[in-house]
Amino acid sequence: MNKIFALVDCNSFYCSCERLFRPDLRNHPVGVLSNNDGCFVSRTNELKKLGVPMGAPYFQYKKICDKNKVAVFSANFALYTNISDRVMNTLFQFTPSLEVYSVDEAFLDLTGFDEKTIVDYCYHIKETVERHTGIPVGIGIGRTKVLAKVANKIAKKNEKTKGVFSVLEKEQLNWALKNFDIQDIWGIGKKSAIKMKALGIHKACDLRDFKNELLIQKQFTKIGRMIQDELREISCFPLNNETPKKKEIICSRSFGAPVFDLYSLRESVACYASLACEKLRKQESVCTEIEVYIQTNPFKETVQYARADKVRLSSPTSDTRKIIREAWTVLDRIFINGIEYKKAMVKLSHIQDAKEHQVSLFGDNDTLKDIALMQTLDRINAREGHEMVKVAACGTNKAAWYMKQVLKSPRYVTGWSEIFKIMC
DNA sequence: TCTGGGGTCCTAGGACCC
DNA sequence: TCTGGGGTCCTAGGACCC
Repeated sequence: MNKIFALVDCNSFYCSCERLFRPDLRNHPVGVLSNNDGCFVSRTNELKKLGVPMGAPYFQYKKICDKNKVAVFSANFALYTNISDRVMNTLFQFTPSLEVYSVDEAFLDLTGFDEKTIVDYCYHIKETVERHTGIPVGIGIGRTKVLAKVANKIAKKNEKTKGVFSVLEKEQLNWALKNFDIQDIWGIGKKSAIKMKALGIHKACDLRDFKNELLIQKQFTKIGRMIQDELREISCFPLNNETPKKKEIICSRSFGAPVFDLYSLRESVACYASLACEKLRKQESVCTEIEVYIQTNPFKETVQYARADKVRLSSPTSDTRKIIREAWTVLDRIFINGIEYKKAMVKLSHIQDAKEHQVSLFGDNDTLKDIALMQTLDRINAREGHEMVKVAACGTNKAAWYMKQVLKSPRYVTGWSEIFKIMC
């Protein structure tokens, strides 16, 4: 049977979340910044029209923003995750064959639905999501995931579509692929686009019709070949119903202020390790490899230094205390005195299932007591609030290195003290 | 003054084994 | 001049995504 995929994508997702609680910002330019209020990571159409590019540093565009009264927010990920869950739950009402692809995107398998009415059905999905959550979405429909992505992009860009576009019909498909730039195809990045253009492939249809498949495979790996087939309506990327466990967990942050001393670096590494461990335990896993990375500010004209190193554990663990201890020994190895550091990272890898992992004969295995302690810690923090209880190594006060978030909106839906108030 | 964070997959090439 | 060969596993690095 011919497959049918729909890609539902939230419009300017982070900005739309901020607008939910600020109806006064409708039709008003809104932007959301990355950690440390560094770069724009989400922009509404009004902001895009002002010429602020994706990923642009805020300080370079602050004047334009001030002049045009742009509402600029620090990222509030707790809010976005919460709203994302609501959107996904609404979508689940339409089909159980759903893949949550990212915080603001989901693929729906609509195979078997009546093709004549499918566009109307997707308008219905769109309206329902908007009514239930307040988040505007665009929907693209195609026989493969790559084609659904193409259709989605057209739905969002082209106002005539009113947010839904299908390339199931040959005519629309050919029109779309003829006008779709190669670098905009899902999975074709900057480097590949340059190489493709050298082969005379400029539009999506050029790749679809390119006869030398072997060359595509050789230059763009098997993924490139699969993308070519997907453009030919041959589905190569199946829908992944269940969310797989992470194979590596990274916690990495730039500092709010430069860091020189080992003591502060240790504190930050302890904090990042704690966060990573929390995620590790949440997916009921343990790990045996810990990597630590530190780096100076590449934009600053000072001595540059970046170094990573790792340690392999003899027995798997998810115990925050053990992992901090190991991370610190790595940090001590790579730390050089007298340098201005800007960023640190902790990465947990070689992740295994907590229940099925091999117990080490000689290693320092987690005891039942250790496991119970970590579970208690997670339970208290889940109930009483994030970091209510933490390892002392993380420090007690918000130190200077802690990231800056000056423009953060209140925790409308995740903190009782900041809940949305209606004045009468 | 101020420039993000967190993932996945693929391939080439080295190490190692018989 | 010729210097074994084939297989597996692992890792680093590149490319890509949101």
